[in-house]
Amino acid sequence: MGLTKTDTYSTEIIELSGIIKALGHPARMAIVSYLANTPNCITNDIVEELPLSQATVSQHLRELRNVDLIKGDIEGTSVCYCLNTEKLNKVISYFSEIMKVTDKFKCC
Amino acid sequence: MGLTKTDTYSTEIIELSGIIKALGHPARMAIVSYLANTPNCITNDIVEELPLSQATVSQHLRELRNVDLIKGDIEGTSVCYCLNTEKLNKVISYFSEIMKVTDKFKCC
DNA sequence: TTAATATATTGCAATATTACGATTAAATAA
DNA sequence: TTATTTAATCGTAATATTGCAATATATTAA
Repeated sequence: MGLTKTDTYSTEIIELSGIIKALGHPARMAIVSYLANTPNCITNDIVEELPLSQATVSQHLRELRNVDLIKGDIEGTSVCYCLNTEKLNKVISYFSEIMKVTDKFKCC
Repeated sequence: MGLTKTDTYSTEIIELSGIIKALGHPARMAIVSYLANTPNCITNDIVEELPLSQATVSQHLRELRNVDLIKGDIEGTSVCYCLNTEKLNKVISYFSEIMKVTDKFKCC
């Protein structure tokens, strides 16, 4: 019997890679960092903070929302965004686990 | 004085977003996971492990190499890859720091 | 009501990513 | 030497991402 390729990826990897992909852009990292450091997290503040147009920032916010990394509360005409720390913890846990199982000495 | 947009992103965010972007793909996450769990890390094993062609796996390996997440040692006609745990730790540290500074209660 | 403000969405161009077959290069085996 | 093996690269098609101007939507203010 030949060597077997996996048919697909595990559910865990598919979900996590989506979250990590969303994090892998300077603008979206800046947004996440900003939300972590700023108590009042109004969209317009983020737009002012970033070197991008309002439309582009809104698009990045949507991507972060899509993977549930942030959550937006409508407050009148503004939207207050905040981090979903649970998702961020999932990412940290995944990589911490990898670090834990890595056998640093047997490898090249 | 108006509100000031940042001209660009910090060096730290630019470097880290590159690493995280490289990690944000199921194939590359699978490679990283495989390398962490497998003592002998020959390229061909990774090719067999993944649902992708040799050319595509090689391309993914190059992307991981480009951001210095993995390192390949040529051993005769094979290449033995291993993780650069230092880079992985940088990612963990960055997100851990964000978790640390996040003020969960002041936010929406 | 109309105007102003804050966000989201649409449409679109430029660029990047993903995947693969075919080819190349480099090392070993016959 | 020639064949085989292993991995990287090239060329290319399909798709996705990024960014923005323009527009739409929705809430508050006048």
